[in-house]
This record gives sequence, structure tokens and C-alpha cells, in this order.
Amino acid sequence: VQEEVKAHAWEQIRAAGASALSLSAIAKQMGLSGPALYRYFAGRDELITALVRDAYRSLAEAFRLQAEAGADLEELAWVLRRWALADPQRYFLVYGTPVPGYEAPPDTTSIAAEIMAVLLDACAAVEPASVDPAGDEPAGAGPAGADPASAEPAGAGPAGGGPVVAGSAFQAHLAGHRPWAGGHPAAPSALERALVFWTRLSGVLSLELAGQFAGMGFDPEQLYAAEVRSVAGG
Amino acid sequence: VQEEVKAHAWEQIRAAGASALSLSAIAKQMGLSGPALYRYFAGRDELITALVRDAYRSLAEAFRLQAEAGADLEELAWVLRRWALADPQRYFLVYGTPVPGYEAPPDTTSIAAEIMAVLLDACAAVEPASVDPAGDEPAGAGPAGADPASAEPAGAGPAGGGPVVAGSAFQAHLAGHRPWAGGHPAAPSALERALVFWTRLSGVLSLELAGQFAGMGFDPEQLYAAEVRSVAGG
DNA sequence: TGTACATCAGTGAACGCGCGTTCACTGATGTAC
DNA sequence: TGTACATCAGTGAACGCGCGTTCACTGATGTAC
Repeated sequence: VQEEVKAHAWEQIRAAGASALSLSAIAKQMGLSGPALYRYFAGRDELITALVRDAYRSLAEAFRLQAEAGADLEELAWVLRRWALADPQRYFLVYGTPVPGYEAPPDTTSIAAEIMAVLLDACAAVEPASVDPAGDEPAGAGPAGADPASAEPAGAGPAGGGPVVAGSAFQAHLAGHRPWAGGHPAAPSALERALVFWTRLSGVLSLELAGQFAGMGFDPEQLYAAEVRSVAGG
Repeated sequence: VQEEVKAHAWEQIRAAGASALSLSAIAKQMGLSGPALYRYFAGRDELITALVRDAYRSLAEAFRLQAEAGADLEELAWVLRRWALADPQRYFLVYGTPVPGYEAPPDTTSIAAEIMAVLLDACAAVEPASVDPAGDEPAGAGPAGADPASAEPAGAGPAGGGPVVAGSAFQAHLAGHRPWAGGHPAAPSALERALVFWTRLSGVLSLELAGQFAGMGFDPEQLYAAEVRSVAGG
């Protein structure tokens, strides 16, 4: 029954956004009276919290399944895209505009950590030398030409070398600020890759789903593909 | 007087998000009665539309001023960041979660075009060969090593070569789908750079402002800086 | 098999709220002759 | 200088709405003896 309530809630969010979620409307839609829902959710906030949690979990689940099937970083990127396109408002509920007051329930943090762990695994697998070299990579390893990843698949199209080369200033920062990695033994370059995976892809997705590319005349999916290569390319 | 209404509206949006905007509350805050505002705005929607337009315009203005002062792509990136951090809810009003029903007023399109024109200018200036080579660059120009941008400033830190090398599959697509550039004679690599500037930087900003990096323990500004280099690096 | 009781999903009325919006109006200010 | 009028910012009452939430309750279902 709770599941049915949530299903109607999603329907409503899909139609008019999360801010328009109304308990009464859901009840009416289910052929129930308003107060009936209070048997299943303490109130509107608890419903929303449950939806946020479910949304998070569905992404984590999709990631976990693909990773267990041996997916690499590039495949994870397409899992993310499919998940986002399948229900834009669900994506926005997790990654969209925050309401100044509201804060996510604490257990979403652990789900986010799970997602991050999967992502870090995939990032660590991209580079041959995935062992953390004690956090002090030789700085100034030279520009892209020195990227050891020249062994990348040659047919993948020249979308630029990997965006993450060893020794950047940001990697030096990450080497000393990695609590978010939850003890994962990834090299700084993998840490950066994970963050950049996240920001670049959600950059495309957020703008695309928000309709910012509408009428511009190019195919957002191709932009996404280019960014996937920029992030997953060895 | 209209300006005063809008000022209070922003205050309210800053405090509780755009969905909580209420005409009555603004009126009360100004010491007026509710209906008084109808002399200045036809209704709530018109107010929001005016705010969206103003937000857009303020970004366009900031871009234009910097560009006229001779700013390069990297400096534009920091203009964007300052603009976003100065008022996150203003950023979200433009680039955040869309309400399924609402659509931006038509004249924001032209403002967006103005922003894009400035951006394209800056992107075209990054690369020496900024003339459009008839849209058919030699495909498969090879991986990053072939990037002509090895002339980039050497001290900028090895954050990877430019993300945009000539001849990517996406550039080939853009060469044939460029109405959004409004006739700007930028090379496909510059077109890609402009889009990537936009998505990568707003990727970091959206997640940062949404609080997704809270408690992770690294400095989002350094991530932003790394992405700026990835986008602006020759 | 029958009776007494507990459980529990759902109802209907009610409260109080703030919202957007309309309408007829007051009262001050400016303008024309 | 004085009178008649137009303009216009703002008011107060009212309408109708849907919301979240509470409360005491009904009525069906299951359970224990």
C-alpha cells in the first residue's frame, strides 16, 4: 500500500514537479480520503524523504548491478544517463535545486557512499598503475603527451586524451583531502577521475533535462558521449 | 517601486526558494496590502518571469563587461563562478530544476544567445587556427599528442591538455548542427569548447551549490579550477 | 459453533492557514480653466 | 487665486481554493476462549 502511495506520488511529481506534491491529491487519486494516508506516512515530509531515498537507492542499485556484471567506467556513464532520462524529475529530486530549509535524510549519505565506492572502483581500474603512490606523485609530469594512457583503444575517436593526468594541482589537493573516498585505496588520479565523472556528466544531464539545449539544434546525446570519452578515456 | 518589489522577492527566494514566492508576503514585507502589487505586476507568474529575465540579464551583463575588458576564457569562467556563488538561488532560477509546466519567456532566448556569442568569441580566441575549415576537418587526427595546443602556458599545471582537440566525432556533428551559434564563424573545435565550458562548469557549480559536496572534505573551488583549466587550456 | 473482544483501515467533519485574485472604494495629488 | 475634474496609488472586504493535520468515529476483519 505504501508502494502504491509512492507510485502515485511519482506520477504527480512527474506531472508538476516535486513542489506540487500534495497528500490530498494522492489520496483522491487512490480513491481514499485525505487522512487515510496518515496511516502510512507521518506527513508530507516523510513521504518526500522516502521518495528521495528510493530515488537514491535505484541509482545505487543500477550502478551496483552493472559493476557486478563487470562494467567499466564508460558503461557506468551510460547507466547514469539511462537512469536520468528514464525519469528526469527523479534525477532532479536527488541532484536538482535544493530547498533552502530541507536537508536530505542521513541514510542517503551512506547510499551516496555506496555509489561513490562503485565509481572509485571503476576509476581505479582505468589506469594501470592504480596503487596509491603514497600521495606524492611527481609534480609537473608534463602535458598530455606524457599521459601513460596512450594505450587507449585507438578506434574510440580522438576526443582528447584522458582528462586526468597524474600530478595536477587538484590531485595534490585530493591526496590530502580524501575522507569522502571512505578509505578507498584509489590513486589521486582516480579520485579526480571519479569527481570529474560526476560533475561533467551531471553537467550535461542537468542542462539537457532542464531543457537548456532545446531548440539549439544539436544532439545532447552526442555531447554526452564526448564527455564520457573525456572522462573514461585512459 | 517595481524594483523594490523585486528586491523583496529575491530576499524571499534566497530564504526559502523560488517555489515559496508569495505576493502577499512581499506586500506585507513592504508594508502594503496584498492587492497593491497588482498595480505593478499582473500576477505571480509575471513577477517570476521578470526575475528570471533579470537574472539572465545580470549574467549576460557580467560576461559582456569582462569580455569588453579583454577577458579570456579562463576569466569568464571565474566571472561565472562569482555570479553563481553570489546568489545560488538566482543561479538555480536560471539553470535549476524546471517546473514541468512553466517555460521561460521568449526574450530570455535572445539573452542566452548574447551570452553564447561572448563565449564563442572567447573560445575562438583560444586556438590559433580559429577559422572554420569548411566544416570537414580531417577525422582521426590522432590522440592527445597531436593536439596543436602544446603551446599552452607551461606553468599552468599539468591538468591535462585541452579537452577539445580537432576532429572529434562530436565536432563533426557540431559542424553540421550549428544553428545555436547564431552564425558565429567559430571552428567546430571552438563550438565544442563553448558547450563543454558551459556543461563542465555548471556541473561543478550545480552540485556544489546544491550542497552535494558538503562534508566530503575537499575544496570545490579547486575542482572548479581544475575544470577551468581543462576547458580553457589551449 | 458461538460469543466477546481486540485490531486496524478508513471516514467525515472540522480547524486554521495562506494563497492568488476581483472588486468597488477612498483619498491624495496633480492639472486645466 | 479658486474651483472642477482627472489621475492614480493603495485599501479592505470578499471569494474560492487546496493544503496539512487532528480528532472522534465506524465498520469490517481476525482472534481467543
